Amino acid sequence: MKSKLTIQEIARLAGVSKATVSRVLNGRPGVSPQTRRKVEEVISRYSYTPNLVARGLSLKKTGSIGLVVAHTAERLSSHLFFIEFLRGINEVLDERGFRLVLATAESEDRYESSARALAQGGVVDGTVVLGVRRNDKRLRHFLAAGIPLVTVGRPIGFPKVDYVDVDNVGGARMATEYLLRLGHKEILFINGPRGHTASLAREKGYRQAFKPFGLEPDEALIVCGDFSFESGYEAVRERLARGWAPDAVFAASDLAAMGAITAFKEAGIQVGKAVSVIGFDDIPYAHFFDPPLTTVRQPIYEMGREAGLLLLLRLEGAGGEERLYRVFPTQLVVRESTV
Amino acid sequence: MKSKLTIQEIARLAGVSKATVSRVLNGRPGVSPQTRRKVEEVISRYSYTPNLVARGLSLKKTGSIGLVVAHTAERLSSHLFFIEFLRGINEVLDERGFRLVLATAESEDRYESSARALAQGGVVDGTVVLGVRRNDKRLRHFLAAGIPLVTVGRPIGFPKVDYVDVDNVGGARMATEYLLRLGHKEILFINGPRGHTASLAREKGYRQAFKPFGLEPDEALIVCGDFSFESGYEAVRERLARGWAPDAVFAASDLAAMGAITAFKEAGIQVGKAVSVIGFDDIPYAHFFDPPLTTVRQPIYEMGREAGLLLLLRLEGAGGEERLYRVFPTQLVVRESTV
DNA sequence: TAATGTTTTGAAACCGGTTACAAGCATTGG
DNA sequence: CCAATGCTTGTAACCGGTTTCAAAACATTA
Repeated sequence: MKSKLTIQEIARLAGVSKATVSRVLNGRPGVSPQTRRKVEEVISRYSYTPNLVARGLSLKKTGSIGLVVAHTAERLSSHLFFIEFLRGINEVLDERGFRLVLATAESEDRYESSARALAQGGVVDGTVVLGVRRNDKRLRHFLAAGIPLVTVGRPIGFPKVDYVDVDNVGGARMATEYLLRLGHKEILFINGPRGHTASLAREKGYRQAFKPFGLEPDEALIVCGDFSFESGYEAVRERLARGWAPDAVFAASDLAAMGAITAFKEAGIQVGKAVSVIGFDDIPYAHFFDPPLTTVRQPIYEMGREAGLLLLLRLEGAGGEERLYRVFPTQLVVRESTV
Repeated sequence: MKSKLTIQEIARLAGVSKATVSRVLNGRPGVSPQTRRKVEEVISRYSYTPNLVARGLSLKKTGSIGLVVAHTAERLSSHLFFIEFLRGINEVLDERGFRLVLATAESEDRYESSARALAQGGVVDGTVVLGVRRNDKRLRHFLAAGIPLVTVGRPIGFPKVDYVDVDNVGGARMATEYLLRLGHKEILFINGPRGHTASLAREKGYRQAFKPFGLEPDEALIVCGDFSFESGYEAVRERLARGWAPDAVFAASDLAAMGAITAFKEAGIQVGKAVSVIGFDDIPYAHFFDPPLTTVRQPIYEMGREAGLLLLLRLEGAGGEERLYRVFPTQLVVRESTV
C-alpha cells in the first residue's frame, strides 16, 4: 500500500531535476553517463514506474486501443470469433506496449453510448470495430473525434475507413465448387441474415460456383438464416417435412451446419454418407462434432493481428489519404461431413 | 477531425472561468441558475465532453477496471467461461460508467509482465483476476501497488483478497450423487489438473457423495486430466482398451465429458443407454452435443456481475478489514447423457 | 588566457482537468 | 448606515509527467 513515487521524488532522491529523470526514463540523449547511472540506480532501487495517465496527458497519447464489439452475446459463433480475434489483436498490441480497452454492450442503446464514451473523452488512441453495419453510427463518433479506425469487415458507406476482411465470395465459391465436384447438384444454401455484408458476399460466391459446371443455382434452395444452430436445424427439418430429397447443404456458418446435421440425424439420414454438409468459419468445435465438420476456415487470429497492425501503422502516420486494408483468403478444411 | 475543445475554451466561449465550467460539468452547487444555463448551452452547442485522462490525473481515479486473464487461449472451455464472465462484468461496469481494460497473454512470461504493466502505471482503479494460482505472483504486483483486487476462484495464500467462487464441492457431490442414485457404482472421475484449486474441491465433492450410500470411491477410478476434450477421450479409451466394463463417468469439465462420450461412441457403446456421462460447466455447446449433455451448471454470467460489484463496492470503501466474497451454488442440468 | 563551442542541467511552461481559497457583491440585521 | 452574512465567481495551485529554452559547466581552440 506504499503510495506510488512520483518523478519529483525520484529526482530529489537522485539529486537531480525532474527533467533529467524524464530524459533517463525515455532514453533521451543529453545526460552524462554518471548522472544517468545514478538516476537509473535510484529508479531501480525504488522500482519506480512512471504514471501512465500523467504521461498520456502530456504526450496526448494514451497507449490504449479500443475494441468495440457489437453484441457480446449475440451468437455463439461470434463468441468464438471474438475470442480468436482478441487473441490476435492482443498479441500485437501487447508486443508494442499498447493496452486494450473494451466497449461492448448487450442492448442497442447502451451499445452506441458506450462507443461514444470511448470515442470522446480521449481514452484511446485508436479503435477497432467488430461487426460493422451499413452507415454505422458508432463509426461517425470516432471519425468526428478524429480517432483512427479499423473495421472488421468492409465498412459499407465509409470509403476511407481502413479495414480487414476475409474473402467471403471466394470461400463460398470454393465450398460450393467442392460439393459440385463431389457430384452434388441440389445444394441447399443456408445463408446468414439478409442484407448482412458477409451474407451478400457468400451468396455471390455460391452463385458463381455453378457457372463453370454449366448449372444454374435453384432459387428455391437459397434460404436466409441468422448463422445460428436453430436456423440450420429449422431449414433442413422444414424441407425434409415437405418431402425434399436431400443431396447437400452449404451453410454460411458452422453452427448452422451443425443444426442442419442434427436435423438430418433426427430423420435417420447419415451425414457424410447419404448427404454432404459443409460449414463456414471452422470454429474450434467443428473438428469434434459428429461427424467432424468439413468447413471453410477463416483466419480469425491473423485477422486480429492484422487489424491491430493496420491501426498501429495508421497511428504512426502511415497511409495518408490512402485506405489501408487487407483481405484474407479462406481455406477449405475437409473432414467427414462431406462425401 | 476538428480538434477537441478544452474546458478553457468552453470557459472563454461562455464568458466564465474554468472553475465555473467544472462546477457545472460535475453538477456542483454554487453556480447561479443563469450562469449554469449559459454554460450548459455552450457545452451542448459545441457538444463538449471533458478529457477523461486529465480528469483522471486530477482526481486520481481512472474509471478503468483491469481484467487479467491467465491464458486467453489455454482451453476452449476457458474461452467460453471467459466470454460469459466478460458479459457479466461488462454489464455492471458499463452501468456504472467504468471501462474495462484487458491484460492477457499467451506465454507465461509476457503474462506476468502485462499484469505488472497494469498494476503499476496507475491505469486502473481496481482489477479482477481470472485463473489464479497458488501464491500467484501477479496478485503481489497489484497488492504492492495498492490496487483493489477481486479474484475468480478462492485465492489460496491470500487470506484478505476478495473473491467470487462457485461451490465446486457441492456441484461435484451433486453430480456424483445423481449417478449413484441412478444405480451406478463404478464412476470414473476425470478430474482437472492436479493441484488446481477447482480440481481439489471437485475431488472432495466426488468423495463425499459415496458415504451416504455406504460405498467407498475406488481410487483406481480417479484420474487427473486437464479439462480438455483430449484428456476425457484418452481416459476412457485407455480404460476400455484395458477391458474396463464401463458404468458411468463424471468429468470435471464438459469438454472432457464430450471427449469421453466420443471414445464411447467409437467403441460402439451408447451413452445415455448403456452408460452415463456427466460433465461440469454447462458450456453453450453442451445442449446440442449428441447426446445432449447432462452437466453441472456454473452461473458464470452472475459470477462476472458479482466480481464487478464486489470490486466497485471495495472502491467505494466497503469491506474495511473484512474480506468480501461470494460463493455461488451450482445446478444440475439433466439432459440425455445419463440414464 | 580569452574566446568559442559543446555538453549537461534545471527552471518553467504546458497537457486539461479539479478544488481550496479569497474576493466581489447583494442582502440583511443591529 | 455599516458590519456581518451568504452566494457567486475567479485566481492559482495541484495532479505527474514532457519539453523548450537558457544558464551553467566543461572542453577546445586561437
